[in-house]
Amino acid sequence: MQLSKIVHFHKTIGDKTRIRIIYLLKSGPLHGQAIAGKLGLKPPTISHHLAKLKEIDVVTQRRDKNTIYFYLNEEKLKRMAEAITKIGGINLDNELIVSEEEKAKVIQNFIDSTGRLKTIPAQRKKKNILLEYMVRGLEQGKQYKEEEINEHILRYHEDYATIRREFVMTQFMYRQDGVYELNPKEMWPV
Amino acid sequence: MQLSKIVHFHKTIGDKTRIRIIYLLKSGPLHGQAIAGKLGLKPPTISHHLAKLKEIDVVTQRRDKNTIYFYLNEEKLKRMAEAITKIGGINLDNELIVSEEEKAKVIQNFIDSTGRLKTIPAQRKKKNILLEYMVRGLEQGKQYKEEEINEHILRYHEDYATIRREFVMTQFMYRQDGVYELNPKEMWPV
DNA sequence: CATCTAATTAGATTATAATCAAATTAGATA
DNA sequence: TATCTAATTTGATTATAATCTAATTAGATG
Repeated sequence: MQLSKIVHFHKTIGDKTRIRIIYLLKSGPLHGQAIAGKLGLKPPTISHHLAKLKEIDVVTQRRDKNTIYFYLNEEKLKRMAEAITKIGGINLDNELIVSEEEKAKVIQNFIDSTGRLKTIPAQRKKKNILLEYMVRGLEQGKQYKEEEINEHILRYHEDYATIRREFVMTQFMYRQDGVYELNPKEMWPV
Repeated sequence: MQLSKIVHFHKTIGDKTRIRIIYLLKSGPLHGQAIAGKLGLKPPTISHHLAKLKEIDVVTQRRDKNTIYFYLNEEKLKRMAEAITKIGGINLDNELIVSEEEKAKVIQNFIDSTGRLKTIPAQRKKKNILLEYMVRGLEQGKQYKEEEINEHILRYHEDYATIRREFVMTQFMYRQDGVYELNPKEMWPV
């Protein structure tokens, strides 16, 4: 299940009129004008909302003569509603999971021949890849003074203050009482 | 469970950033700047989203020194996510369910001493109450010609065409091949 | 009490979307 | 083919909300 699909589902359900339509269709199919009449809205408005509900497959339709009946797909509704409670184990994130090839390409683009950082990329994903690159020289479990971290960063870039702050913000490192330490890799964003 | 609460829940969940926050908090509490760092957004933006998630009780907080840790309330998330699949039997609707006292008051306001309709109210709820009032004289199970329906309506109001159409749109009545018949009361909007 | 840090609020900008009237389309029927 | 009905699309209007910078607040600490 992708993130965007779950977002789209809840965005669609998060509307008063559409929930009222779902409620009406729970007790059986209805045609458009019947829904419009029951809800006190105009047919174009109902068409608009039914189109949204069809996008997420929660409503289907069947034509009979000139009249189209709209059906609620309760199984789909249930499955999608429960998806948000089940994310976690699987690769939801899309954006934060990065392949090794992609990492290599970004590093090649932003690191010069002497191993130093040319510029700090603005894009979060790329920035994280380069933060990981810079953190590689540090040891798991070892405690560092702030000055040691600064010195380490200076091998890659002159703006050690910004980068040190990023190390902590992104949870590559942990800081307590001025002492710095690497976080376990599970906590890293890439 | 009220309609507005279900709408509010899904409106809140239906946002990419907020779902990513939920995903992050699934593996344990985090403080604001950590979330901001991991998602590549600024602290005010995270504050904004956390406030929304707190409104629906899906996130709670605990302060430790200067740092506030945000926790995911998984039980609440699950209960609210499943609410949409359980509406139907209970009184979700709020607006379409009307007490007898309320009906009586509306009828008193819109029906004159001779039993005729003074004006057709614009408000859907009131209109439905008066449609029900006018439909009372018709028999369940009996089939009516269009002219008979017109005659019946003329006892209450001269605009029989509009009202006849409303009877069908609101599902007080059913029409097939020019023959009209009352729908079962369960299908009526009031 | 002065200062630091993390979080929040205020205000502005920009994007998204709910609703309706008017026009159009799709299919049925005479 | 002409016409009717239900549904949809278009275009406009209005409301809501995501994000940021700058300013402020709340609590901790020296």
